[in-house]
Amino acid sequence: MNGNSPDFPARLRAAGLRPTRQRVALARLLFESGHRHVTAEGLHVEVKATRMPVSLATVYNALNQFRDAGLLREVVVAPGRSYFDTNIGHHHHFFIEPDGELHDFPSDKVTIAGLPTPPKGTRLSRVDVIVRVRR
Amino acid sequence: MNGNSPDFPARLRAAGLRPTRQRVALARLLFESGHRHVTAEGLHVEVKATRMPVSLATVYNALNQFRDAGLLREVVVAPGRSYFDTNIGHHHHFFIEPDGELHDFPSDKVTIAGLPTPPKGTRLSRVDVIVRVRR
DNA sequence: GCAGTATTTAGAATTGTTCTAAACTTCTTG
DNA sequence: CAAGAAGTTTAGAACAATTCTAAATACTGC
Repeated sequence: MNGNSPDFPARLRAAGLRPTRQRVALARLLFESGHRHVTAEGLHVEVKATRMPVSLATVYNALNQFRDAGLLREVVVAPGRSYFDTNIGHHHHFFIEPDGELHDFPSDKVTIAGLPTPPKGTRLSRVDVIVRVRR
Repeated sequence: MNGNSPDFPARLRAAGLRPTRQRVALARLLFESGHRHVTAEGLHVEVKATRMPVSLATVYNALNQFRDAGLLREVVVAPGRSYFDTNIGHHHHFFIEPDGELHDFPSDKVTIAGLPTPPKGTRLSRVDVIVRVRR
């Protein structure tokens, strides 16, 4: 469906991570169905409901490792809370202010012109566009 | 220089805030010289070096009130740390990843085309563009 | 299977921020 | 300009999100 093999142990190994039971359980929750935005707390609640519960520390570890391995992208939209996005393709975000909901939109149609060149001695890493909306 | 009156008590009153000694001291640090990006901790260190030190709680209170009053803008770039920007005009940000430095750039020249329309029932609040760069 | 290394865990520690209740300013109004 | 009312400040406790610690456990290659 999403072009990713459902063989999570293999996917983890390919990313340089040992396919432990906990990491496989988390990967399943994250990547099995379409794209998702999760917080550590939220994912921990989900995985606790599973036959294979995982400690909160491990959820944090796994999210950070998945991000470092390029399997996830971290999105910072609100102070004091990190979202992890399973969509690692080019795209931007809607952030619905009052309730903290986050939605992707593709960057295909979006063009940004006139950006200044990066300060001397730095090179571009990524351009984040966050469209904040209110009800 | 920046078009703002240096009469901080009056400016605070105009924003609906009592010009207490502490708020005036903070306003002076924030608005007296050009635009700045500060964190609560950083501003607290600065004001402690003053003849009129202010508690950390008051720094947090003041930053939140100044933001609510439209004197400051909060910028969310990194998890677990809030920056406040004294530049409230239209502009975007460079974020230098390793060291957490933040720089403004004007939005005059920047054009963003092809943004999708906000989800039904919401209206646009603001578009943040963060250009992340690495050394 | 066995060693050897990586990972998990519960709980403590850390960090950034907000809350609390008492003391102190500022404002209003006479 | 005194007095009361209302808003602020403060130190310290409380809180929330995240990271660390050290001991127990699971994966891996041989």
